[in-house]
Amino acid sequence: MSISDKLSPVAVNFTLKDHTYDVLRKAIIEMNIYQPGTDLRLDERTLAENLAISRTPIREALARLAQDGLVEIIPRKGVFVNRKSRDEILEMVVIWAALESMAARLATENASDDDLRALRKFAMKKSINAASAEIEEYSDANIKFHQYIFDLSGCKALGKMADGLFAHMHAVRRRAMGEGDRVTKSVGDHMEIIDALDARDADLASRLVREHTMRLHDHIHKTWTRLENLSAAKTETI
Amino acid sequence: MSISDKLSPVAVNFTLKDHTYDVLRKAIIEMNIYQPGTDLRLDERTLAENLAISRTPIREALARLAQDGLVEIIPRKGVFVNRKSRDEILEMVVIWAALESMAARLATENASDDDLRALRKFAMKKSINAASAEIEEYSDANIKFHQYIFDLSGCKALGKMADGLFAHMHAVRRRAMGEGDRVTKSVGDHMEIIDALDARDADLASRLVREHTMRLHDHIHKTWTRLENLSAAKTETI
DNA sequence: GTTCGGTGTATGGTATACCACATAATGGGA
DNA sequence: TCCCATTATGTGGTATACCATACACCGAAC
Repeated sequence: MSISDKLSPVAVNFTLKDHTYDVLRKAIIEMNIYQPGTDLRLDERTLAENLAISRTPIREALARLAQDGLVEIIPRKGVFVNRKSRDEILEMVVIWAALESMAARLATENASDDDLRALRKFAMKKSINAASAEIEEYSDANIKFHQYIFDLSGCKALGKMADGLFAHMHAVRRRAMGEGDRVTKSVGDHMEIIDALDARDADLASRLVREHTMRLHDHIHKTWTRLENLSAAKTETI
Repeated sequence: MSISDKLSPVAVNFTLKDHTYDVLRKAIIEMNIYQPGTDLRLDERTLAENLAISRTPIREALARLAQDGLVEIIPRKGVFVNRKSRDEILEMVVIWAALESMAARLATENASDDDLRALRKFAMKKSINAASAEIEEYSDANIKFHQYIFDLSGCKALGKMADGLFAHMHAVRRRAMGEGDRVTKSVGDHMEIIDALDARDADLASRLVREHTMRLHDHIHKTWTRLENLSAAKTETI
């Protein structure tokens, strides 16, 4: 075996703008943008300095983030992380419900018995975390459960689209998870969903998934009023 | 009235990159990219020359189009209009079905009686075009009908997301419309959907819309095999 | 003290020069 | 004649300089 065989084509097609996009996206998703006082401003020149690159790739990355709706670029004003209003969050949850219920419907046709067994096993395991009240860990597992359903649908684009929403929903789900007895209810819902998938009942699985997500919708609708005020401070554009 | 009152803030915040984005997007949507022999290549420098601007705003516009999935940027190779494969189109139709069926469900709650009367009136009027076999005109009206449902849902984000798909679906819907007796079937479907909305039957409306769109899905699945070959010529990335 | 205008500074927008890589064209040697 | 190395050219990627606007600050006039 020659040395060249060991040189896998990793990092071929690597570009700074793509890397910058990934870095910024991850940073935005992981930062708690709903915390009051958080600096939502992104300065091109500061970023360029911190990342030790020029502004050009940063600007292209920002343009893509703006397309995702993660940031808002206001000419000659600045680039700001897009803090979603409660209503915008609610609409995203609706879309999520639409996509995932379709995914569940498709999964009743496309998932193998083995797939469903693996899903059930995963759900059982994660319910342990729920019992021990490790919210953080359970929250991650919970998100993974939903992604699982998208995977089983066999429709990659569905999962991809949900991923886009996920960027916005990440902080939301975490926050909502800790409120009330949503965790225990959630576990029950998931089991019912798996049962419906097992039974290959497309209508039922679809309905259960939709209702499950719409309960998150209703929860946010009822309990989150503070967000509205926070986002009201967003700079107005003409 | 002073002169200043006449100076509306139009074109404030106008940027070349946004304009370029709009222009390119429109051009891509309207060109028949599935026609064999069509040049799918976009050259930054040529575009810059034609639009009489520098490459910078063009590059940012292209970055956004790539995010939309409309073009593919291959480093040091070129920028290419993203000709979707049949399977990719099928997945988009699935997503469309998911979104619109949710829109119909919401519309049963949020649309007023007046809204539905207007929708019915619109559908009746457009069926005339269908009868006179003005395919082009009917196709546009057909698309408008579906957008109407999104509007009535009251969930703006749903419509916006569908708009994104619309960019890819435009050529597809047009082509499919002319095949078989899909036009007359389509008119019947639409009337049934309106009836369900009138009856405020969320489950029925949702189901009818989904089945209607999934019929397009099945139609494409059965009859479109040629596309697969066309897109096979797409340049491979590592 | 208040107001209005000028000026400085920071920001994103744009133009342009150059770079690295991919590919095609070329030409010389086997 | 064919093959392979070399060179030329074209592409997107990147860095940088400069521009236009928004905004804050400050000082002079009232």
